[in-house]
Amino acid sequence: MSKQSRTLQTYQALKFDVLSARYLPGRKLIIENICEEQCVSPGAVREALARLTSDGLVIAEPQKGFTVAPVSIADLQDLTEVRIDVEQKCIRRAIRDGDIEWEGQILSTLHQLNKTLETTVLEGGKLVFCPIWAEKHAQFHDALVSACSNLWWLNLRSRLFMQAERYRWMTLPYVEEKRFVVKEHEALVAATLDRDADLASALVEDHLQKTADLLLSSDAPFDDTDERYTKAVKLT
Amino acid sequence: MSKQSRTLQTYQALKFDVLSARYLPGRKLIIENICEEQCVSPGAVREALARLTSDGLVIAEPQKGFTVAPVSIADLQDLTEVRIDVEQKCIRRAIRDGDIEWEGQILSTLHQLNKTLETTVLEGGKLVFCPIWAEKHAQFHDALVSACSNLWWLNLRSRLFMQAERYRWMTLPYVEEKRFVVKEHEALVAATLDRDADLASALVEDHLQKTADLLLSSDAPFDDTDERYTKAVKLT
DNA sequence: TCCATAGAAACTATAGAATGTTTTAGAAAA
DNA sequence: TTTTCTAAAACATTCTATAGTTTCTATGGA
Repeated sequence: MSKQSRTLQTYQALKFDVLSARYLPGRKLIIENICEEQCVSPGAVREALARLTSDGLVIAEPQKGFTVAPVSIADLQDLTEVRIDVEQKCIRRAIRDGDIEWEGQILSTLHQLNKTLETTVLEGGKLVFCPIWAEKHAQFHDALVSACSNLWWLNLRSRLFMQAERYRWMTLPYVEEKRFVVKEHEALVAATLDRDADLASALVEDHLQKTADLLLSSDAPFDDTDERYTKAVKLT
Repeated sequence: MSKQSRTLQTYQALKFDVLSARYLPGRKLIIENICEEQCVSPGAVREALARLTSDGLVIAEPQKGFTVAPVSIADLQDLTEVRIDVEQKCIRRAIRDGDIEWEGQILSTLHQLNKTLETTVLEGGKLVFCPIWAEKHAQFHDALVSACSNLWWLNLRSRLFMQAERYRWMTLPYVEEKRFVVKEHEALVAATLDRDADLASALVEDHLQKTADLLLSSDAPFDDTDERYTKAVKLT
């Protein structure tokens, strides 16, 4: 039997499916289908979907079921603007408050991230979707700001990162990686460990803006004229 | 039969109970009790609690049930700092982008808020908990920033406002209202309609910081030595 | 202090009722 | 004769309720 409850299990599975773009925006989430796919009861699925609703990943319409939350270019632009600001707030406070252990964590996660990139992702020059790399990438960025003593900034950052990850994964197969993400990460780490808040802040902005621009200029089926993406982002 | 589903009904009822401090932080939420109180089935309650979990209002521990999310002085301080920043971002963009209709909405909601205050709340000099005033107050602050074209800023603001409302209502019976909130609101509106972003921004900071300070210096049973409030705020 | 047992509550599954959606048949108009 | 609009019926899915199982907690005794 599983250690954690079936609800958490399906919640994480569904969250992964939405973030990894296995379930595209606007897709209808039939409870019965999910039941047999995850081998759980409708109750657990409903509960997982309810949590995802408050996470902003799915939309619940009473008596009409659940659908994957829509995305749009405008939403990505707004999201990027907010992310830059919040990430800067976090990194500044982390640089101010961070200790030795924090520095160690940064180097540790960076190392793991780079090693993961070398061994698994680079296939034929194009980026390939890789859950392990995605996890390492998230852990690295988490470590960078983990010394921020204000938990609410970190909370907001976490939510925004999740949403951005969704965009990244969705359009990842269509973009050619021309940047050297590794270099950007290392520069960011260098500035951070030097406690150069202004430089780190600028690098963060560069990093996030470049990522968004790359997605927007890609060949990805990411067009507001596409019927699947037209719906406006609904916020509670 | 009710128009909207029972789940939404219980979700809103529970949300109200938590925000209005009927359910104190740390309190255990027995599903069965809620069932008979709200006259609904356990399934609906579970679903509502799941949504509240992602809202950060309740904590879910597998196999151990649900409890009302804890609060603390440190959390209120962090929250206030973040709120000030986010509210400023919103008001600045609203001032930049707002149109005539937006201005009208501000005046309309301000008027309703003041009228509500006169007729209902002032009883014996002390502030009395009043759901209607709380709703009008929220609508007024919503209207102020509603012209902000970046939906993500508004989304974050909405979440932070909700959390702050919880603190305000919880400690409200214990604070004597020495400020003239009406004056502060009117000054804020004046600065906003004059499109004076810097002044409005400063007033916002003043407004929020004063509210937090008032709560922290109140006689409210709001002490980290109290066992009910000691638990750290858990962030997903 | 440790262990066992009894009780309570959460978790899961199954079944039935209410609601929304689609399809199809029929009739009227072009 | 063909097309289109309407309406009703059949289907699918969500929503709600009830029952059974597993897990946790508390109390009593060794």
